[in-house]
Amino acid sequence: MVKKKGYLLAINYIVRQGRTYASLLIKGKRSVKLYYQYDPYFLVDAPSSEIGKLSKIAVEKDGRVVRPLAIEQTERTVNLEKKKFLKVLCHSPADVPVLKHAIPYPAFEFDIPFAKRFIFDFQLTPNGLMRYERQGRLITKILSCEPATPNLRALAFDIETYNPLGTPRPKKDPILMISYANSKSGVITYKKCSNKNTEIVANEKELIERFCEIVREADPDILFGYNSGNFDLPYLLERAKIIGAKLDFGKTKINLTRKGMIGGASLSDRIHVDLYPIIRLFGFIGVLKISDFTLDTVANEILGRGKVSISRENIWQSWDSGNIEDVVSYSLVDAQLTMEIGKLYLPLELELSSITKQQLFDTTLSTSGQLVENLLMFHSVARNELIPTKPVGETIDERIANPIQGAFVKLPQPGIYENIAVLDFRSLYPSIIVSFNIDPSSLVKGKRQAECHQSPTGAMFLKKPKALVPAVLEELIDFRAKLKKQLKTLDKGSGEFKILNARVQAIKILANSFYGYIAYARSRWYCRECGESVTAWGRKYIQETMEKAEKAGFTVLYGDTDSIMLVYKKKEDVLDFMEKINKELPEKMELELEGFYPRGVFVSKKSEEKGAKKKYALLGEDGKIKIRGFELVRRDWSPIAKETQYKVLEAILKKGSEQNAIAIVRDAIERLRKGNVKMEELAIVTQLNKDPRGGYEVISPELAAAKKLLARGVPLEKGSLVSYVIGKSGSSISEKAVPLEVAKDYDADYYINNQVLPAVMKILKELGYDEHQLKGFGKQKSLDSFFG
DNA sequence: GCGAGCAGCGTACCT
DNA sequence: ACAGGTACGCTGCTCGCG
Repeated sequence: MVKKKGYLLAINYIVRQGRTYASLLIKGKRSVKLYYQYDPYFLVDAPSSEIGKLSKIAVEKDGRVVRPLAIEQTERTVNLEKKKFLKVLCHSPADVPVLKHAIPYPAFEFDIPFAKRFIFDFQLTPNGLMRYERQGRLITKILSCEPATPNLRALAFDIETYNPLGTPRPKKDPILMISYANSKSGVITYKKCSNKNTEIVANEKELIERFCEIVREADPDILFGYNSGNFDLPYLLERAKIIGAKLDFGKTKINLTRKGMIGGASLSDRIHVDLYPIIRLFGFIGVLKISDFTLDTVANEILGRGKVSISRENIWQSWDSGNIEDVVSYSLVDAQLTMEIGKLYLPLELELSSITKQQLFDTTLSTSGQLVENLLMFHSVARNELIPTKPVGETIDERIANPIQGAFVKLPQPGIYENIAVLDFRSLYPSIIVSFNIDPSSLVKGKRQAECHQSPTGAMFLKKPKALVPAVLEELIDFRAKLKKQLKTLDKGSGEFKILNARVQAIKILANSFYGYIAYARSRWYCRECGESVTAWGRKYIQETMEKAEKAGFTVLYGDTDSIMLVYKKKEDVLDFMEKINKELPEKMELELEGFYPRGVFVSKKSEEKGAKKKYALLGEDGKIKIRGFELVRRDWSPIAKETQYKVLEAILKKGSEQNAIAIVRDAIERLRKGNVKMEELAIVTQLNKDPRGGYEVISPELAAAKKLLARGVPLEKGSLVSYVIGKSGSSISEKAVPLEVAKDYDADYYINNQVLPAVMKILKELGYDEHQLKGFGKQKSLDSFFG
């Protein structure tokens, strides 16, 4: 028996002689795979008198007989009360669903994958430092596993493939080169090439095998890729199989599996970290604002530098022509950028992983809902509370069909204003959940009012004991506050700061996802009354604060969910007001100053006199303009319209010059009329959220353009982005929509009347060119003659 | 048969 | 496949008119 320690990098399982073993990838001086015997199980709500009968259950499944390994008594807390269950221990994880169906009692905790169950039951922290006792390859005792920051080696890679049809077909199109990057980077290929850092091998088979050799030599803990779970790794696997290459990344044979909704691929003795999913998640929750998620765009946005620009479609032509120098440098830069993005995002992924108690690989493929779910499951086990079952079928449909009322948005009065203060509630929903102990288990009926918080909907939440959701959330918020304090002591720009900052960001993402998870139709902890109460309290606080601001003499311009914009005379008044409000708020809640803005503009809706919500521009004290909702922040408007709108906003907010603004519009119209606007400036980018080969009810312009691309053999599917220009030929806009790649001309009238003018008129209106005056210039048609 | 008006689809945004 | 609230363009239908 030897006492050991090492970082717990990954958990899987194997079944040997009818018993299940957790397989743990542990990094000490070197990485080892060790095993721990642990039986999978699930719970049933049956009396203990049934143990004998249930033990004898035997069901045939795929030619073998499945029996319980053993049945034990156990106890869990359900809605604050202790309840007895039977624990059905199984020979293998695969037996769990079989026995669950065979036992005629309500079953629980049968939908938790073995590796997760193992982490929960032993309260392990993935990537943490584990102390254990071992005997050969068997772990005999797990002593502890606490959060830690392992120093992990990484290697990034990227493959380029032959692609005469645009999208490569793994059955036919070979891999042409593989690039890699860590401290040292290079490209392997099998055609002559003069670039340095290029290694020439004989053929595709040697290419794959040489790459594996490089991976084994570098011996990374982590293999970084970009969309590698969906593309590079499955492609490598398939090509290796077809041409008979040995795909061997390490000590054990490669083990590629696809998992989950998000395509992924896992390795058996290294951690594959595909960076694409986290980037998409950041896009989805609005942390990253980019037009598309190609490595190019992402690198440009977050690293501030792009890569050699060649078009992917032409890789095969370069290959055929024998001039592969450009493709080789492109490929190398891809691997290097992937490495850079990996360095930037690994601390965040590691933090998400150790906080939500999911192994790193699972974390990279998790949606924010899964992160919260896993975190709650872990703490549910810690509190010995029964983990609720995932909903299915009609339960989900019913929840979706009955949405919960959301936030309050104030209708703004259109106009140009000076001296605007923006205040917002810090983490409004999380602070409400914590302040009022909002949780399915603390929701009670008929309790005495003194023991409860009563929400504006009438729902009652016990003040004590502190329930799972608020307890976990509070811990998260407090931990984040602690890290933020540490952050202030560090030098911005230092490596330490960047890592800590990423950790702070990770926790924020998590904390902000809790409300969404409670109100999520597929949530284990879904609770309609809880969700309704959170938003109702939110509406109450924002509306009351607005009323108090009005009473204090401010003009409240606008507010959305947790923010309030008001016009002030003295900054001091704003600070006094905030202080007064904060004294009245519950302890966990706080109204913060977001900033002061010298000038701002709110516009009216397109077809009504009323103000438009979620659309405004504020000029900051630093001269920066904060723009929300306008066409210019939308990717489905043409650059010419967006640029013109920006310049008009700038002219008005910064210079206060309407003459200047008019001149800008006039100039844009003139350029459009003369026909010397580049196609790129006219491109409208739209994402297809359904399959373009069916599934749509009406033929929209983007769909028409997509169909034209499909006809040319360009592969498009659900999720693809289509860039198109409105051309001259055709009657409807859809008929006129031509893919950017083939667009030759454009409809100047369309761009003037349907793009540039609508975008700028709503702003010019606020300069006194109001509806009535505009009518003096005639209808839409002659508007451009006024400008022209 | 035709244009106006409108509902519904679809997308992208805000917090 | 975390929530709901919102604006708005375009298609394709209905309806009244001639």
